[in-house]
Amino acid sequence: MAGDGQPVGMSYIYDRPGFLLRRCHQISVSIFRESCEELDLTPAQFGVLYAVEQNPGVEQIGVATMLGLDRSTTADVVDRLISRDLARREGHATDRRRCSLTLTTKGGDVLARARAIAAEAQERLLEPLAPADRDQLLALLHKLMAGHGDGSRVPFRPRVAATQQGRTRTGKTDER
Amino acid sequence: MAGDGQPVGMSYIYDRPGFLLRRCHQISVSIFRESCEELDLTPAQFGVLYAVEQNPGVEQIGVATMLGLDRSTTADVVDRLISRDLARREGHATDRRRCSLTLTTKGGDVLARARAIAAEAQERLLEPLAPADRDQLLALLHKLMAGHGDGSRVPFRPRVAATQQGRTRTGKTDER
DNA sequence: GCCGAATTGGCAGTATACAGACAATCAGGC
DNA sequence: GCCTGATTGTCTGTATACTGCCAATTCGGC
Repeated sequence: MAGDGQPVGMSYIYDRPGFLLRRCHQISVSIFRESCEELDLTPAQFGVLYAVEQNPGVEQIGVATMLGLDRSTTADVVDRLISRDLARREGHATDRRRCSLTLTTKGGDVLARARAIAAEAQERLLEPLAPADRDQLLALLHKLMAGHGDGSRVPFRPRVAATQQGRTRTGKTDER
Repeated sequence: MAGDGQPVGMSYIYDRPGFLLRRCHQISVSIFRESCEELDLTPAQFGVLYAVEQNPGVEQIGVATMLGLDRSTTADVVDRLISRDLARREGHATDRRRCSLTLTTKGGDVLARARAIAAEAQERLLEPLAPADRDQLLALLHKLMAGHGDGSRVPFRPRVAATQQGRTRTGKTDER
């Protein structure tokens, strides 16, 4: 659509990838929050809960790099989780700069319930697309993301989880 | 990455469309702001400047629906543009609830310069994708967006510009 | 042991982005 | 004219999300 060559018009904006990404992200967040209303969980909080569950004792910087978030943002989200008794922040055993994060029992319960809701929200989000289109979209977004590995203060560095991010006694520096 | 079928791990998150959209949007904003550093323009400010230029005298609610923004967000962005003398807010001729927005000369100049920068930023964003992939991605995002027409307080309602939403306007397709 | 660099977490400031509530205003029905 | 409902803009509060800056701490080189 909007494949015209007209010099002006809002279609100039509507066809910009940045606009489309903003709008689709906006829709995605909106659907997630609506679906998760009973749990009062945001997408970011869900992501942090998940990352901490998969990597108990992880530090904030680890969560940040796993999710591609800034340290400040991560600290904010963690603060909110702690104030709601969903997570815990404890001093690290050997490095007093760090804090080890773990889920509380309540946090684990909320996360478990959130998974089903997240799956439903995902289905609602992708509902306008045929199965083949969905795969295609995810593949393209993946490709775009992978093509921009770095650039921010906390560059995104995917982890396969369960391996913690090194340091802590193992002597492994992880995929640095 | 993460093409496995393992039951757990961060790949669960990395393959979620919501996560991918967030990350790609984050990259898009980051690239735009970096490119636009000299003008100190954000993507939202660029969008509002553009919408006002295309629809001189438009009200805030019109800008909001054209860009799919909340009224509060729009007011914030407009405030910043006004404080930098890029836009003007004037009382509406016949409806005292409304404010007519127009660009200042400086605002028009900044927008003109921003267009070239935005084009460059867009090229950088899409650089990891082949031309065919780019078209495909835009088409899929468009489709996804179109499939979720409503739902928010200020539902997104695309305009082809120059049509304003009623009153006080003729079909003037100006400038450039 | 000491010093400088790097790391981690925190804080302030700024910018989207939304929901909820509110006042002013306008439009339609009577 | 008057009342009701809708519209517009604003304000408050909350939640991402980032940049800069800072203190505490750790680590490497000497």
